[in-house]
Amino acid sequence: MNSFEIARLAGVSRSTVTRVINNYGNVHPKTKSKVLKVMEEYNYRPNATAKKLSSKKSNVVGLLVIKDIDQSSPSFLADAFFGPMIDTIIHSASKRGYRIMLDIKEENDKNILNLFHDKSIDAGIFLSWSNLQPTLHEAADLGYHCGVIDFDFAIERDDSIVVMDVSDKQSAYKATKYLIDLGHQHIGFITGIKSKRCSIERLEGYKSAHLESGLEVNECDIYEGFFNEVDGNAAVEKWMETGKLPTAIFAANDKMAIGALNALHKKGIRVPEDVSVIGYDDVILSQYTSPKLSTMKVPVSEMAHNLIHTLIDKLEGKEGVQKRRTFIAELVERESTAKLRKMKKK
Amino acid sequence: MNSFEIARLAGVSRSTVTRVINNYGNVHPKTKSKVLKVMEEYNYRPNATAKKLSSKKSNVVGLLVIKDIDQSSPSFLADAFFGPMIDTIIHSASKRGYRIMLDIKEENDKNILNLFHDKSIDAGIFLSWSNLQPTLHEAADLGYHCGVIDFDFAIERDDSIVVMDVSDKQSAYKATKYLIDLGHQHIGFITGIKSKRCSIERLEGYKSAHLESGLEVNECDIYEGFFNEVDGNAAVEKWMETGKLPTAIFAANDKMAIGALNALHKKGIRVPEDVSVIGYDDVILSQYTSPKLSTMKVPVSEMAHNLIHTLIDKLEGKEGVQKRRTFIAELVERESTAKLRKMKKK
DNA sequence: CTGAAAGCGCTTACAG
DNA sequence: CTGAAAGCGCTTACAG
Repeated sequence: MNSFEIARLAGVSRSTVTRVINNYGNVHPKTKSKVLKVMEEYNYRPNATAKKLSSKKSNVVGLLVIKDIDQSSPSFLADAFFGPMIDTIIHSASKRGYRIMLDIKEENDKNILNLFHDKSIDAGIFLSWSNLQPTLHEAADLGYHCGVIDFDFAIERDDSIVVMDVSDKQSAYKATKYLIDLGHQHIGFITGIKSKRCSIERLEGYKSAHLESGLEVNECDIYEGFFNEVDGNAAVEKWMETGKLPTAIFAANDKMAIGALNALHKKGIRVPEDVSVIGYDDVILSQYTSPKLSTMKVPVSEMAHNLIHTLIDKLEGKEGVQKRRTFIAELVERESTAKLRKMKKK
Repeated sequence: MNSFEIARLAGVSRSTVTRVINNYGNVHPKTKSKVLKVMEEYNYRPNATAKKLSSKKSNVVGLLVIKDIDQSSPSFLADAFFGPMIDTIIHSASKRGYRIMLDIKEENDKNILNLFHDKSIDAGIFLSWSNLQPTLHEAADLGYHCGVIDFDFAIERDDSIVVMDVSDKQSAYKATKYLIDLGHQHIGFITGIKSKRCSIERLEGYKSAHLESGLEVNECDIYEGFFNEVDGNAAVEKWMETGKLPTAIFAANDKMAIGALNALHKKGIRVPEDVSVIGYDDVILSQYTSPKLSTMKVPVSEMAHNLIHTLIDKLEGKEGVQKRRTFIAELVERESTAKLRKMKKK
């Protein structure tokens, strides 16, 4: 059953069937209902592939997950960020009549842009923790519509790429300010790898909150970790050894915060009574620690929603689309943070 | 740039270009290299859509995530099972030349099969926690190639559907047997909702291990939970109130095991010194609890790998494909289980 | 509001 | 081993 058959059965031309299928409007109501009836009766479904070929538009957006070769994370999709993002992207895209093609590649794979090259997709959203700058440039230069969620605040491109980013600086500022407002004056910061831009930004946020409140920043309160649990642990141990355990700890990600939580627990230090701990990311895990971890949540769904809509606007040629938007993480108060107690166990 | 142009530039016919593109073999080496050279030179990429239309094959497999309307899980993709499964599916499919189209729908959505209807996909894999029996039947009756990972052991279909399932009974048996072998004689079981087939199966496994070892099954050692943390907690509390805390606890999923872990921790009971705890699922969380949770891991990647390959075999018309395969969960020993101590704190 | 014709970019028999 | 022709199932101008 194809449009030709439908046309024949409805006594019209294929052009008219096309008009009905796509709701073009310039069809006489009677003709339209006649065609619709036949389509209904024969359970006709237009062939998506034929439509793509003739209309030169796939109505498919690629979701290009680029794996970091170093980081052997078991599954990218199970990632706290990417899961909800993909979910949102699919829903929002669907409402606009777009489908999603999912691809996973390693960062050095020569075929990353294949989906673009063979015209399988109209646009692509890149999901990755690695540096996509070169790939994005290449794609944009070829005229492909690209979008990214830039956690690293690293994409320096003109407006040919749609990018949603998070200001790590402002977010870290917000977290630190929150602890200061709780009365804490001695706040430890477990930073991420310093070579990463996001680490630098977060550190700046931590510092600027101190500065603004007239608090001194002490280098020994800053511990450099590698975004994993072990380093959260190590930070606490180091501070305890030197006898300079802060009354509040801000970790640059949840994993390190959880490591700190565990270390404190082992040492018999109560959270949040003795020490407050706040993380960053709002990984699912954070809801299951005891005490439940307070943290900074990146508004991933909102970002994903904006990204896909902007990208579709762009590829559909809509004018005056704002191609870049910056978000700030939200504070999620749970059980691991509390007001500073006056009487503190030494 | 299209195949016609390539043909012209290489001085051959389009048929020959097609032969080269698809590696059909019956092309003279010299002709082939000539064509390849031109394709290379002009950076030619065959249009996937045109290929699909003419070959009547999309080389796309749909990943149909069907959401349970009751269960408002934040993100299905972040699910401990679906994440790694999708990952594996994409990789395995890619090696076979297939792409993945991802769709998320609610279980009562009338458009669940749209991707099939409009010929966007050659086959579909359903991912869901809800009962897919009706949907699968409908799809199979329409001749669509379908595959499922059946955690519920509920799909009763002939071999028109490819299904990979897990024997909950054998897996639960294995977990229980493990505890018995550690010397435990008093093993509590936190079962899941009894209306779910998987719960019944797991309970049977628990019982059969007891039977086989000559141990009695005591109804008061069985607590019915709803697969969430709170119920794991409640189970422990109930057992403590009645003074009948087992020396080992087997929970029908990790969340309940974690709940039990937390409850024991609060009561000052040491794990695994006083009580052993084992879960089921091997959720990522389990690696982060303290002590780290021993659990039963469903071999999701292996299942996904088998599923996609079998499905592709089937749609490519390969003969003698085994369309159903049953897996057993693997024991993951971590820190929450240990040999029964003779001297037990009362 | 409607239709005839051409075209999208490939592949598929068929013939040689 | 190679080519000419027809076709996949739609949509797109164009004409009326």
